[in-house]
Amino acid sequence: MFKPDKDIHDLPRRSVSFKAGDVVIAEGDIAESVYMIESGWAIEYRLLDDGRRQILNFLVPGDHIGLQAISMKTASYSVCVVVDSRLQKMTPDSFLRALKKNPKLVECLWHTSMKDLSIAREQVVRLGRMSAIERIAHMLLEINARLKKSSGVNDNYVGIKIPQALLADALGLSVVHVSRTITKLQKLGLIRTGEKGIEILNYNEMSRLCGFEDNYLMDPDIQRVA
Amino acid sequence: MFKPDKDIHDLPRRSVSFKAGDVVIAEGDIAESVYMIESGWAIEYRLLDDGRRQILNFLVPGDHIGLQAISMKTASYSVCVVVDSRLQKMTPDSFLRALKKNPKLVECLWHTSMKDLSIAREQVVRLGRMSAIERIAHMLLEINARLKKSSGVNDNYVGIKIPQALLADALGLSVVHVSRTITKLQKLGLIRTGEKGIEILNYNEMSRLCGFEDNYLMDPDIQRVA
DNA sequence: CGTATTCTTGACCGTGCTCAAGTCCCGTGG
DNA sequence: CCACGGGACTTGAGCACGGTCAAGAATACG
Repeated sequence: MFKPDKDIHDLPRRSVSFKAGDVVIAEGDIAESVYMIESGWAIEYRLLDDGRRQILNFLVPGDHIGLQAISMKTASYSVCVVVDSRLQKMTPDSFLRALKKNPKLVECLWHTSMKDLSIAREQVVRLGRMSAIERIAHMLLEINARLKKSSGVNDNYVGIKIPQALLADALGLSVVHVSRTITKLQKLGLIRTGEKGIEILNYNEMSRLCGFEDNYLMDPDIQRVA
Repeated sequence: MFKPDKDIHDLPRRSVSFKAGDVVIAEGDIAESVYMIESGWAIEYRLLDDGRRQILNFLVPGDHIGLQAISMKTASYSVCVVVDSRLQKMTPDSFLRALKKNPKLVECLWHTSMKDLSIAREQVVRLGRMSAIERIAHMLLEINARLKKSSGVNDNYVGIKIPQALLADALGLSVVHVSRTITKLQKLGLIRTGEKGIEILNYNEMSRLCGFEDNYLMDPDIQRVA
């Protein structure tokens, strides 16, 4: 089977370090480089005038940063790494040159964007029609699924330590309520929080609780267009 | 300037009629045709097991239906037309043939998808961090902006009659609360509801209320990659 | 060892939900 | 032409989910 990311991975790039909290792309920036996360993790977010923050997505190793900025004139949201991270940077020049030379690369980017779109839409469902406990369970299951794909390790463990303030801003909740709800999930025996992440103790019960199905994370059907 | 949709518009297609309420694509369907709305309008939505519905997006003339199904194996959401509508249908065969023959078309699709992604992300911000009145104001301004672009008519009028139940399911609110909030917007002198749509009486004040900026609806910067 | 950050817990409050009744409008059939 | 019925909207009353404020515990860090 055709490997979707193959062409993207052939691009010229170099590894760059970012410190926890560093902003990689800020809202309003004109398109700069495109990155791929090698290690660490990041968030995409938007800030409202009065300081409210909405996290749009968590980015884990293998995910791309700044793809949209290639297509739109300016970035409509910011991206920052949450922990010390290593990113693979593709310079805009080499990136655009490669795009022109290799039409298949554009196809690749399209598929990557489609997956992002699926993820964004699932986030809409979470925020619009799920209760607090469902939102948190669903989010944890999504991150677990995406980490599994990127690492290849098939456990029921969310191996990144996500501050509750970030979960709150991602899920449209207050920090206090996130704390209470996570406690509730623990008392239900569904998860266990630890030093380095969260363990999912009862995957089936957890999925049932929030109606989680991972098909929206499915790899694009490359063969259709390739 | 390069017209983004030019190539898409050159595809072979035929006009098809749908009656109000007809489902064009159902969740779980394997990719069928791709459509473009000629007249009328539609919604993209997901249903949860217990009947809750989340509307992901409103689709107006010029918007595409089923693009994502080309890339993913099955549709992860449904689309139905809300009023009697006319859609331009591209058969999957001719569509895929055209895709293979014309690499630029894929580029076009990518940009279209990027705009969808922008819209989905703005929907996330609405649901996650805006109050009921902000959500409604913001949604109305977005639809107004998109209708302006597709029709070319530059007025402050939302010329489609959106049932409040749909606004509720789009904005994560109850029908009752949508009713109350629209009443409030009218009492504030910001909008006026009518037979065939909603008039925006005070565009500036309305934008200020919800922090609406239309830059996320900006056309993709095609020249960058073309 | 002191300070800052994150998490927890309690008490109270408010936005928005639910339930319910009533109005308005329009299409349909008697 | 009017009676009926259904759908969309409105309005009121009470309630609940989740927010806010505040204080304290636990943890990390310089």
